[in-house]
Amino acid sequence: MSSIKDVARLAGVSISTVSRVLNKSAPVSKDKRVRVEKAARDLGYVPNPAARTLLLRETGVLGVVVPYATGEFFSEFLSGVDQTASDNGRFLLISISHRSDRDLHRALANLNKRVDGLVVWAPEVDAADVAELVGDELPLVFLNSLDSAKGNDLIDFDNYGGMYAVATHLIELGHRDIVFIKGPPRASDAASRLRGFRAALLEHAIELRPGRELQGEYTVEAGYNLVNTILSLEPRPTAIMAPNDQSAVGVLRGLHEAGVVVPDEMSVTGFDDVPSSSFATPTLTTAHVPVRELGEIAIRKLVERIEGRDELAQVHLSVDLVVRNSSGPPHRSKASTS
Amino acid sequence: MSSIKDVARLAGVSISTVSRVLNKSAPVSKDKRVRVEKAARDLGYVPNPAARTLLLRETGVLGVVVPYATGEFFSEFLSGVDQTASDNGRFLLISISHRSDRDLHRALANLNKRVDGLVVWAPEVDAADVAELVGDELPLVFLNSLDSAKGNDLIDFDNYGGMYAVATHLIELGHRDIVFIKGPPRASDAASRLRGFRAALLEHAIELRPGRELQGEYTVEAGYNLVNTILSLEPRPTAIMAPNDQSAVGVLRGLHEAGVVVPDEMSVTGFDDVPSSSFATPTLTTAHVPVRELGEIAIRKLVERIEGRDELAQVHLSVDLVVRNSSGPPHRSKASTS
DNA sequence: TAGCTTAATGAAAAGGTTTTCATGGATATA
DNA sequence: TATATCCATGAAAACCTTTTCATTAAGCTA
Repeated sequence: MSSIKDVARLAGVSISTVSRVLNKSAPVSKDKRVRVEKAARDLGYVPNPAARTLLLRETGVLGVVVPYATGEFFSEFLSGVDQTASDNGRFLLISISHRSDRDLHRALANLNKRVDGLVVWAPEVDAADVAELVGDELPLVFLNSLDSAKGNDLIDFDNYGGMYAVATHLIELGHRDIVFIKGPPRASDAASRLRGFRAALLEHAIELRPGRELQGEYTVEAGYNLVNTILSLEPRPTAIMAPNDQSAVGVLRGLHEAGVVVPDEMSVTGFDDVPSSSFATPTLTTAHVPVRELGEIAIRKLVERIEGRDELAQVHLSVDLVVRNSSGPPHRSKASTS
Repeated sequence: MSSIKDVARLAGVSISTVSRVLNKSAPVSKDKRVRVEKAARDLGYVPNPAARTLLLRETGVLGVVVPYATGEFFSEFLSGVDQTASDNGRFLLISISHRSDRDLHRALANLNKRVDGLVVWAPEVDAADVAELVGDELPLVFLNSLDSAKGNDLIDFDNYGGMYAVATHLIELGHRDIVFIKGPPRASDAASRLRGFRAALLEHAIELRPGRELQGEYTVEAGYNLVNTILSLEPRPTAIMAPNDQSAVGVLRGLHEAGVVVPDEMSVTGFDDVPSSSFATPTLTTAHVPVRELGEIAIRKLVERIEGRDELAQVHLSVDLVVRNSSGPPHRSKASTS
């Protein structure tokens, strides 16, 4: 593999001159310039990133830490992240599933000197912990964490407002007995969504019957498995709010198998608005979470920080209700009896 | 940020000794060893990867090039890749969407010295091109490319056999007029799937009517948009084979809206067996592609190559038929009229 | 106790790049 | 023509680590 020395020898100049030509960092006489350019081309010379990094303390790599990679939701995010990173000429070091805090800690410690900055999406971990672990030279952008570690950007969705809007939609349709499936216990976004639901109920002076808040997860299976429990509630609720689209799809499937017609006998809502939710049967009423944009903005912010164009900010992305066919008014004849 | 020098000074030894202790590369007297360990811990010392790389020519990073990141299919793959990489103590440099060959080429050229090896999934690109571009010091593992570049591993799915099995399944159910939706024109996996379909027809001496092979894509929209075209074919076909699950979901949606009952009036099949396809309405008959395993095996192979445990191989992963509710015998009463 | 082997340790080089500093030549000014 | 200024260029240092080589001290044998 050729080094800058080889280029210098071939072009008959010093390595300093080669560096100056290739980086356009200082004027070089025309004849030497063309000789260097030709030599570099002929040798297929590419600067050694390790050497540059060692000297410049700059890797050209952005680190991204995400909690899971499964499903459409995160793949949309990664897609936005990748696009923006490559637009900015940066590479992406991605660190996905961390089965334990220790996992995450070790990953962060090692990431530290391999990247110029870090996007951290770790809903179950303290932002302050991460910031401390990583040292404060490294620019950080936190995504959807409750507390922003001081001196770093925080970008999040309005999970609260989104779920509030979904609940309000159901209430305005006439629903008074709604089941809410909760997301992962420790996830901060799940907590916000739950608060949004409760706030809407409070707002409309609706009392929550017992057993209407069920522990779930962000998976299809979780939604599917809860259907029987829900259908055996007395009196039978008229609507089910799932914590995300995936679990809503599970609920739809379970209801379908139980012969419960959506939305006539039961309304169902999701959250996220992943692409396929507009192709569910029936199409899913949900809240649109701009997750692709989140990826784009996160990287853009991070690059700004790295390049010193500092404009520390907290960005809140709005989450909008999307009404489709899985929600409708409660159907007296069946729903309130049983 | 602390360097090995700081550790050496704090422990009162030379940097050589520090290196020996930290890498356990040579015996060091007990008292110095504990002093070094304590100093390193107190300073939170982490070796600078750039310096190590420069000297050792080893980055600890694996590169992964994939064509898209959208949808469950690739997220399953990435999940397997990530898991295995982190089990092996390696980091992951992921390079996703390449809008053009030039994009890909530039990415590969720059990836070269940043990684110890590369997993390349580029169904539309010549393996030989990639191999040449990247230089032959770098271990490569090709995924689902037609030709394996010499001296490198190739792992692929039996796309041919999988689609052959799906077609045979439909034929055995009694279908004689099947529509096949083709995947992206240049994708080699799509080509194999098409060949599998044709082979099954040939095998059973079934002649393909005109207009039964339609150009599609791997997206929900593509499947959805083709439904009207298919329904207006004369005579109306009795089954639709989509090139992947996503497009099959689109087809299902379109048929549902057109009031065509699946599988009574029309059978529909997918390919991939992504997790959600067992939750479609109706549940989808498809072929199970072990994409998560592909990710795991690819990384394992690559690590073996890097560590010199060379066992060059071509691995074929089998693709098995999964029969669910979207396929059934053709229903004479409706299907063969109109 | 002298001479030898062994073990532990430090000094120094190497890896590839960028940039500062110094030097040489050329050009412009007086 | 001599002097001052400027520009192009090369040498060398620095970034941080691992490892070879040489040195010193210690332990052992005769």
